[in-house]
Amino acid sequence: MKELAKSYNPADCEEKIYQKWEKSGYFNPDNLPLPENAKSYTIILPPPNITDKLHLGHSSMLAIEDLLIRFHRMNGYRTLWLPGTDHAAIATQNVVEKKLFQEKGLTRHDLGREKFLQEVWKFLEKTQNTILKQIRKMGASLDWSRLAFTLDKPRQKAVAQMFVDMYHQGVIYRGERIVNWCPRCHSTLADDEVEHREQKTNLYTFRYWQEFPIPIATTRPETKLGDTAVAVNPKDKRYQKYIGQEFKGEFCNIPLKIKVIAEREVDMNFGTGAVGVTPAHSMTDWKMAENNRLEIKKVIDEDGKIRAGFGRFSGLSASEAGREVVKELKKNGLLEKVEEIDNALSTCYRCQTTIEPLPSKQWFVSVHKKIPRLGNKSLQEKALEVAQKEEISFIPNRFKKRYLHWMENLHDWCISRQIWFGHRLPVWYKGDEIYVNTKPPKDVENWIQDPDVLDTWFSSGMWTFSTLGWPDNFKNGQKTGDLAKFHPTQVLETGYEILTLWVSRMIMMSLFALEEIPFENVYLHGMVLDAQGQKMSKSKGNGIDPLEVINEYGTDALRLSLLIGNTPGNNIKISPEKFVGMRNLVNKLWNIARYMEIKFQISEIGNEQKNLEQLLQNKKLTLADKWILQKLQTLIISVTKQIKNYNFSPAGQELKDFTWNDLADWYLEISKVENNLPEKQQILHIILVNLLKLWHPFIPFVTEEIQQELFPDSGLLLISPWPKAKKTNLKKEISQDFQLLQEIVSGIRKARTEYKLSPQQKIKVIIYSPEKHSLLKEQVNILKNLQTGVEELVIKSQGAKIEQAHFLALNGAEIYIPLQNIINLRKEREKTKKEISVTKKFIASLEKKLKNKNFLQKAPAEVVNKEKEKLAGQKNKLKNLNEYLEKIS
RNA sequence: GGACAAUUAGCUCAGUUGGUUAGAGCGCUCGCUUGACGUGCGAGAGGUCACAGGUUCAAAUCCUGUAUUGUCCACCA
Repeated sequence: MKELAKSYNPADCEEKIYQKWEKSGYFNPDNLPLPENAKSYTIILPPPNITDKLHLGHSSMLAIEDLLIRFHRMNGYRTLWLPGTDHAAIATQNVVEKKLFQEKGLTRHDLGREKFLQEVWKFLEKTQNTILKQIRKMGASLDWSRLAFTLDKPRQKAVAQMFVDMYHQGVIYRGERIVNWCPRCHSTLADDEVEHREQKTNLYTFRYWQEFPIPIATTRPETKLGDTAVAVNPKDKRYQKYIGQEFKGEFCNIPLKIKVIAEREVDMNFGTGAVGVTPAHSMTDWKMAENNRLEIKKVIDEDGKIRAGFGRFSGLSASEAGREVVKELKKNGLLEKVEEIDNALSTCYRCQTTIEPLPSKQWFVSVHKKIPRLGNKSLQEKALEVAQKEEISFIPNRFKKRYLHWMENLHDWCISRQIWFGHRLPVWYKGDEIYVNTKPPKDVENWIQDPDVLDTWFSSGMWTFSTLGWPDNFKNGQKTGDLAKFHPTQVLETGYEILTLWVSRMIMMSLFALEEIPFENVYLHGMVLDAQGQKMSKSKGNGIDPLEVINEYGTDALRLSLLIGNTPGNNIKISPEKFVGMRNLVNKLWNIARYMEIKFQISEIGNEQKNLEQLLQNKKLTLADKWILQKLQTLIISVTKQIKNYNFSPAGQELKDFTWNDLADWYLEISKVENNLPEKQQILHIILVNLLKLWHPFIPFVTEEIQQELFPDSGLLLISPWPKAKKTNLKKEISQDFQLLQEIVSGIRKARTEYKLSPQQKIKVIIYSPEKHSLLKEQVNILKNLQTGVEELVIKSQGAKIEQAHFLALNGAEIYIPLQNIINLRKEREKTKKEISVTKKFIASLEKKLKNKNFLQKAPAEVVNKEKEKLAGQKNKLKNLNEYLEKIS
């Protein structure tokens, strides 16, 4: 006889079990023993940054995705979960730059492009595998044979191809725009990479020069050196007369030419109601300049300094220049007012440096360009369409709204980045000539390649299909190989914070390249927060390291902590106490198996299939036996349904309730006092085999370990078929009868506690039951032995009065214990009956009213209709009530 | 400013189309050194479901408003 260890020790078996899975080859869908026509189920892992270490956010993502993957693998899908990592251009370059500066005091410019990139790759060699190893520790059943990296050879090929295709179809273009420029990163940032921070700032009200008729207000005096216009609201009576006029003068000794223009956007009530227009250094001003064909005068350069040609200001940093301009204004008596206002400062999401809006030549993906291949629709239109038509659905659904809102207001996407690490643009210049191709021009020595690299989201936007062999697996509009097998994928599971950043791009890129959606469902998870609801961060010191949790409590406990109590789209707060609870639950399951083995030797049944129907014919089955088998069937149905609906938390909760409450606390306790051992052995075998499967997607390690220890011949749980509920001819009353039994046992225990009876003291119990519960008589044995101390049990049903019926008389003395279930059921029935009679009366009165000719003729049609609706509603309600009454009777 | 959430026991949260007595875990109190598990077992205390209206026979659940908190988006010189 085998004996499992006294408690479950995750450290002993997790490594071993994972290796066993990996060696089996079943992480790879090609190796799954499936019929040719098996449906595929694919999730592409959102690639973590290579410089990342596993944090709870990853753990949560992995737990959810692995649950889905294991569930579908067991359900007979050709299941692929494809792993990969992201090169995260700017982020990675930043890390290496910082390191370089700290260790050697060098900047990337000191090294030059080539040497710097060598440094980056050296660094990556070291960090690259850390995250992948840690992902394995989570038990993630990823197909490692398909591992991809957003900057490896196949992805470079795909990205270049995509760029070239988009360029030739006019979707990618080069243009000058105001971009969000980070003077420190020396790179542009996409709109959504800019962070806004609330701050107090000075608003200066002044005139350019004494004679200038319109005072203006600004928070950035230094940019006023580049003003070429003043915009006022066309309705503004103060300034109407100046519209169209041009003024010349000197502002801080710099000559300015200012035209007064009308713009409806201008808020008459803010500042002076007039805006100094600086086309080169403000997004909105740039647009005004375009509308009014204004001159564009650049003031600030790429380093955030004032350009040449601005007298003594040239060479100063923007903020220094700002102070100098204010001084100058004060000196000349031009400053009219300084006030403090709330302002949103734009900063770089990576380094928090203040953003400078600058005009520069950049590459863009047009979201508005009509594409003949896509039915002459733009990427924006197509991406909206697939969500509106629900080809792609969002979980939870409210994110659909957010997605649509974002897509409707989408601007062209700036994809060039002035950094060195990343996908280099496949673009070469010779004078004014531009050459765009996947391969360099033949006379490459005469050309200069664009120094920029692509936005990291460009390559990750292609992730669902670049990982499946695009473009090689896509010829003449036909998918082949992996692409045909696994695209579109079924679920994209990711954080809601990158819905816009990533999800929207993936949709557009896939629509462009394949003319199909990248995924059918988008499941969005929230952030993992600490117990106080704070984001976990190193600086706050409130971070929980998942690896430490794994060491202390085991991976299964960590996974459960992240699955139970976690609902789609909402943040989850987590604290160490939760890990303890989940560790205990895992251990409980372990001990249930241990008990079944020690007491019932269920492993000796081996993998012999037990026929449930035959078993149910067996007359030796007790009420408890039937009850637990019935419970198991409903559990299977419910858990399956919940997982299909992405309700992982309730599914886990139900499993827990069954395992701990129904099985351990009731059935196993009863099994100690009932003596139909062969039947019990078979039942427990059925239950354990099914329970291990149901639990497996949640807690793969402990379930697999139990399986391997007790049923080594049954193969891996990893690919065991998911349980199917079987129809049984078990009667509905079973659960009610059993509930009554539970109620009585609880009642007795309660009474013992209340009257402080010692455990040794035996009692006599008399039950007055108004219902016929002949079954109870068969349960006397249970009641006597279930640690209730019952020595004698009398059941009076015939002739028992209602008033007495709900009480237990204890020990001859008049000690009453209400049997709540019976009382409440009765009350509920009476209440419902009353409601039914009220409703019937109401219906009768309505019908009477509606037959009344006076009413029909004189009352307005609306009122009559309303009454008719009411009647229909009441009739419906009556039906519901009747059904309900039947249910509780 | 706009949008979307959230507000239920001391804490963390369930509560799926309005319908049993609003549930669970942790914590707390009391009792069990019961041969699977003390990582356990039993019993218990603790909630006017943020507030104010409304719809309904019936509201934690639907509607309106208010307050507080959070997130995202936009952005003003």
